[in-house]
Amino acid sequence: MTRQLSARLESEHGLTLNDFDVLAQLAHAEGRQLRRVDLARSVLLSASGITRLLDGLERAGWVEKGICQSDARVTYAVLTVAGVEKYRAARRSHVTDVDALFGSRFTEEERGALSALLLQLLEPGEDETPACATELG
Amino acid sequence: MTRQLSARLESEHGLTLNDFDVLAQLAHAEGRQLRRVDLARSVLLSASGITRLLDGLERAGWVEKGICQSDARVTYAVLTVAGVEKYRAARRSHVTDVDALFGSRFTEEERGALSALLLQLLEPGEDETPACATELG
DNA sequence: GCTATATACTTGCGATGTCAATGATCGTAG
DNA sequence: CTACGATCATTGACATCGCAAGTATATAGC
Repeated sequence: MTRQLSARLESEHGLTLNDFDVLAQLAHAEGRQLRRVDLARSVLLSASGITRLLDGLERAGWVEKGICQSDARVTYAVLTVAGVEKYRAARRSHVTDVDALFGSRFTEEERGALSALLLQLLEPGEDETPACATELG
Repeated sequence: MTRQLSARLESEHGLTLNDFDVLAQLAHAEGRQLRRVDLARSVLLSASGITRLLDGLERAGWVEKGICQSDARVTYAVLTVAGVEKYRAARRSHVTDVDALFGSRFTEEERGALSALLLQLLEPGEDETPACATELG
């Protein structure tokens, strides 16, 4: 299903699933910008992965770099006007595709239950660190 | 979480998550062997992905090729004795790791509910083709 | 003020996945 | 029995991702 959604997004809008995810995160963020580290965490990519992904989005003109006044180490990823447009266009067809795959398989109630269960995976583990940073053993 | 489990399996046993998945499928298969196409489908990989993955397992001596009497096109992937041993060893620590990540987040009942919901994704879609082959739109 | 440690980001490299093209074999229709 | 389309497997070209290492900046301790 991931491959299908990815192929669709790719052929219709020239975006990978991760590209779209990043655009979505930025579109909903305060000031349409996010630190690259935070972005990496929220789309489950490594720091280097974000650098390369944003390279592409910057070349396309959908994202640009922004500096941070208080900390010269950080660079913001900022959604451009063109980026907002791109996101809106891609979002329309993408939610349709997701609905076609998930909507037909689950009732409204089941979707709610599944969502709640999966959300538990994002909660901090027993050692109080975020799930994606939890050490095993 | 995928990265964690993968890293663990890699460092402890020299296996990727897909390697382990293939070993598991073969270990539970009739005669410890499977056609490469079927194997590809069950671990959600492409045909070429399976070829390259099995190359590695064959070099390690855990899997070997088997011919098919009735159809010369197909090659079986057969688990060797060493492969069975490898699987048993890896399985022990892997289920422990999975338990550590999922067990602490869900109750017995929640695990059952989550499992049932996710299983629905594998069922045939409305057009009667398997989920992973369903065409969108 | 200076050194030590931590964090943000980038880059080189290796591993792994997909796609497209190819070769071999099978089933079947004429 | 031959030709054609479908299926199984492999290979090469290409893209993506993560880790490790390197650079720059920030923060804390002396």
